[in-house]
Amino acid sequence: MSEPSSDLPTSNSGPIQRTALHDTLVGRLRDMIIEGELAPGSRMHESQLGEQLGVSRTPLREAIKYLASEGLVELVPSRGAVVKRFTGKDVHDMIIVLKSLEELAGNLACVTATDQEIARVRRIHDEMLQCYEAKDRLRYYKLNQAIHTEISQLTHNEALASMQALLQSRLKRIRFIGHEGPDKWAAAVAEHEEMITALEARDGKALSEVLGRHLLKAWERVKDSI
Amino acid sequence: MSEPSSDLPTSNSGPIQRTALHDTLVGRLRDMIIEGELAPGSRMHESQLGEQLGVSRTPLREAIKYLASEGLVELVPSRGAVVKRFTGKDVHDMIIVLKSLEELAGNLACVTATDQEIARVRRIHDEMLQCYEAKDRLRYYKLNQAIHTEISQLTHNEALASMQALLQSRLKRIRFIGHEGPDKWAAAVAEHEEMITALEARDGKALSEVLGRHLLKAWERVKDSI
DNA sequence: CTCAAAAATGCTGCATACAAAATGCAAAAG
DNA sequence: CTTTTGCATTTTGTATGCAGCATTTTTGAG
Repeated sequence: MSEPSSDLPTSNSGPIQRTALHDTLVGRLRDMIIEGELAPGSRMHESQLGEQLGVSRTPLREAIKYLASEGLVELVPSRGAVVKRFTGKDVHDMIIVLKSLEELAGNLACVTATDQEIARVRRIHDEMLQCYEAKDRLRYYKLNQAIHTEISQLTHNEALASMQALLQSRLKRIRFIGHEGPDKWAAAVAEHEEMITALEARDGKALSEVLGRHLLKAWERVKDSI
Repeated sequence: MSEPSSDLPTSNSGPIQRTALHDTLVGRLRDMIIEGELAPGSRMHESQLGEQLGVSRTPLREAIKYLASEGLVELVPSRGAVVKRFTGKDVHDMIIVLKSLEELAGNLACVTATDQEIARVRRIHDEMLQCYEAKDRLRYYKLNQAIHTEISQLTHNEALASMQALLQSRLKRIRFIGHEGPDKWAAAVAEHEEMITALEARDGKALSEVLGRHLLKAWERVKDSI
């Protein structure tokens, strides 16, 4: 599975990385969908999009097929691709599954993670707190996602991490809309405090519980704005 | 040359071409990988494969990108695609995740399924039993998979069903190898009996438990042959 | 004026052509 | 004898062209 490239500031020491056009296109299109630049239900015109992105139709079509497998776009025979539209039920269904996956991840991570890895999550957490203090919503949001991704990766279970990433990616567009008020934001931060505490104590049961609760609350926060 | 053999309902071999070529190609390549016709780690030569399948490189490449997103093949920059090779740990990891998903499905299905849907699973189950009696391993195997897929679909949770299908698809190739002896086969059939009983009683807890147990045993059966 | 049928337009689906990169091999240098 | 370098072949990556289908517009009859 390819990394969601534009997630965290490039803490990774980037190799010379002549990134293939394919990966770039996939990431670019994914961002355009998540940020609403490509509206749900709208057709993705190959010529037009290709000109806009400065590539020909061939690599663009390949990227679209890739995203179709990811579930972000839908392929309609003889009519090309349309941006997939998610209903409220779809979102709820995805959250239910993501909840199950993150609960599993919480349990596993407390066993499999190294101390260094936990320390790394702690650093991201602290940085996120600073963004909360500074009311830097966008960056807070990205670090928030990063923490969930990191916890899934702490399991050292590639399948679990990729599934979590896939679902989270699909839900990004939704969460991108829902802006909760200060009270709910504070509650979310408090839950994240619980998470890092449980993780550092390697209390899998507690971590699993708070992760699940966090997601259910996330649903409560966004369900009326879909 | 192997039959399409993608799923159970269609044993047709007619190239009626009602479905788009893309879908056909994806299914065809997936089968070739699952059945080992394309060995793990081997490169997928575009010209050669295209000639073999009677299509040009363009739609073939699109299908390969799709499968890459599914995780069945790996894209190496400037070197094309290779069939993904799974280690024993990979398989175990996938089974752990699949177990979690099927347990969730078992719980939900008992609430959301209609009586007709449950009856449908019962019919597949009975047919599978006949294949067991007749020692028709291949068909038994396909119906077995179909039951797990059906149970996931009974949840009416698209995200859950698709994730389950994705993981099961990746594991197909593995299970394709592991041929258990008569005793273990009988045990597996007994577990399936438990499943259908729990489902018809709408006992989510019991269904969930037996589904999880079934998968752990499946791991026990194949773990030494990887 | 309305509606239906046919032409026209635009887009997708697939194939082919071209460009860039990698691999293999052979010959020459150390 | 080993290693390196440069050429040739193979293979991937990207662009373009053509045919078919869908939708829309136009035209003709009622």
